[in-house]
Amino acid sequence: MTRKVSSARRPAVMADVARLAGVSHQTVSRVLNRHPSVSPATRTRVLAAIDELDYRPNSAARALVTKRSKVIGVVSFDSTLFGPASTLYGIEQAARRAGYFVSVTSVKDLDGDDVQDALERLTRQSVEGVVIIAPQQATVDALRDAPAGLPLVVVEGGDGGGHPVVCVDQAEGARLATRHLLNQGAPTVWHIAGPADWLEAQNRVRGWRAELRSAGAEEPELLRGDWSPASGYANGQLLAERSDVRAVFVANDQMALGVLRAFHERGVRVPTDVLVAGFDDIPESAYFTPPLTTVRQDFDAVGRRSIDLLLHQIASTSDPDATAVVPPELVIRQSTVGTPRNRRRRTLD
Amino acid sequence: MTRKVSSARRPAVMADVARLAGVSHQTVSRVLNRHPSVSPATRTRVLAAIDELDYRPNSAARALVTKRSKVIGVVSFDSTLFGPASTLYGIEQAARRAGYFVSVTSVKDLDGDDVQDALERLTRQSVEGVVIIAPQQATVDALRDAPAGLPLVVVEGGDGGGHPVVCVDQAEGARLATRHLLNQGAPTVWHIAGPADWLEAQNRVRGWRAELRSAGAEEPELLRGDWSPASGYANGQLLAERSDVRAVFVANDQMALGVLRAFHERGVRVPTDVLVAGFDDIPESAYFTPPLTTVRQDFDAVGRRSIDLLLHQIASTSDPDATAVVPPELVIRQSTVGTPRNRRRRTLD
DNA sequence: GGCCTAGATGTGAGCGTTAACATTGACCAG
DNA sequence: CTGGTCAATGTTAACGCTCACATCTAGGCC
Repeated sequence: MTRKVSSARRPAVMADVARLAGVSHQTVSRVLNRHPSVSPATRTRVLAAIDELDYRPNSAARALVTKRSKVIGVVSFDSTLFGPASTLYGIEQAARRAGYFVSVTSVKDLDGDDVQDALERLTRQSVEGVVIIAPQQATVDALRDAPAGLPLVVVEGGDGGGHPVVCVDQAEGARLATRHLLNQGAPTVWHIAGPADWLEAQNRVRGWRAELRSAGAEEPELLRGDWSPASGYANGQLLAERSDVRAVFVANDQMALGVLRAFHERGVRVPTDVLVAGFDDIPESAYFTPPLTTVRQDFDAVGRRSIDLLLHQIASTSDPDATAVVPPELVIRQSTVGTPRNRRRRTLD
Repeated sequence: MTRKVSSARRPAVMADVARLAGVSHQTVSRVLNRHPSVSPATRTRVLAAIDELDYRPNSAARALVTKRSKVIGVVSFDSTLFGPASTLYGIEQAARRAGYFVSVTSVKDLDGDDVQDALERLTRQSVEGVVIIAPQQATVDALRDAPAGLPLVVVEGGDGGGHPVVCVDQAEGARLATRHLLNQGAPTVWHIAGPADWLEAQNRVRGWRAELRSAGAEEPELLRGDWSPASGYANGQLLAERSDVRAVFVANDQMALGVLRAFHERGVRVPTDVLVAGFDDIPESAYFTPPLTTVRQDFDAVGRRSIDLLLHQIASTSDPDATAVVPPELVIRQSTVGTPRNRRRRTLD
């Protein structure tokens, strides 16, 4: 393990190693690529030379000749949000295990041009494939004219626009939450949805509707937010006014936080007066006032499955049009314990 | 703009473009690299051919000959946290503007081996430089035997171990928060610090101490957390027991959330009984109960400055040993408005 | 009109690796 | 003992690009 403090000399190349080990450069290459027919003695000698010279294979040269860059691209958007950030993390872990590097590029706008541009950039970089986090329909649409022949996997992307999709079963998560609220004794469940153009928001609405219907519960007016605590707060203020609200299923934890705050300010007690459930299980949720019941998404699994599908696609040119669905999990906390009692001041009866 | 639907043929190379445009490959290269001495007519013809063939330069071939990969590496850790995620985002934006790609790799463990391994991997990938988010001293130490000659910028890395550093002025942020609490009338300020091995935690403690000293306030016992809401909660419970606590400066917003929750449960009112300030300004902070006064860090600027420093280092081999300090900003919200009144039950007077 | 200059273009040689195809022995069966 | 097989190694030719240099115009000037 003698690591020469790299002198000011140019980095060693394969030929240098070959010379030092007294073999041909091809033999060095064989050692590097674990080719079977290299004698143990030679292998040892080569490895020693590699170590001695602190040799590192040149990835560009290798990529040039093999036409495999060992890089996959990830197109994300505002990766500051918990979901995308976690997914990116999962993807990176899985890619590394498979011996791939990850080149990220974030887009500001999820529709059209930015996405096209990102794909174009990654293609130029010769990525072997791309995972795109496409939570809006517009993003998926932009994929229709993606560079042909580029292996592509879409995360949370509806029908995927003809590409394999990996997603958490949003509708199922919504059903879990809604059912839980109904089971706690709520006559019906209100829903504060995410933006209409978000696929996740759409599917959560679907699941909520389906569960209400199959429980024979009346469907209240749908409320809309934009994922932000602010919008949850605004909608929470509206709900606080209504004495007939006993349970609210909020499309994400951040909005739920706003709702909790609005309720708190208006003196609406959670869970005594109203039950509240969220979606995502961000790290903070367990410490909201009260701790929030929510639906956990296994982003790690999403990342893993994405890479699985992508590598499969890279290996066999066939496009399996596969879809991987990751099941969600309901996490029950204090915000939904107990049956919601009547509100202190009922204005409508 | 005729984009040939890439037939099943192999992708076009420079020679194909040259042939179609009736020029030499070198002229195509000149057009691509904006070399001045190409006649407008030729340039047009070449561009048309490029478009016609849907030609994309092969980055590996280019990298092989120029020895410049146009890729920079980023070593992050648990990039799910708000700070690292935001910094990564800022870095990516800035890198893209400079025409660079970003290859991320997250490490689980911030000390030693994992970091070494990450740097090794990135080096093998021939990145031109690396930005490492190194919030612990151990991470910085691991940098001492980083591959020599690899341009490196350390984010939040103390002295940087001999490398340029970009950081937010943590101590100043802590002073701002502490001073604000004192100005609101608190006799002194308690502090719940982050883990002792985190540089940011250390510097926030320093700033807090310095400000207390210069205000002549007595320094209370230091409390320790681990950044999690849980640890904030635990420390909050301790503080709730003490009637002499009037103001708490918590080292991050997540712990502050736990503190708020503990206070709420014990009937300690914020800000009526105790003032609470956090650090980070995560998106949720404005919607805590009550909205949290906190110190905002401009992660975008951190990302930008990192890339600046890194590119500078790549360009001129000289290591400027520069340090970029990004100023923090105090964001005042309800959790610290008004003078903390006496606690309901004062035991000590 | 010849010569010099500079702009516009072409030619050839690598960059460092892997793939494909030799080549060399050693060993074994007939 | 001779031909064949196979393991271990070497040789040569790409891969697709840029760099350094060569070449060829067309002007400008004495």
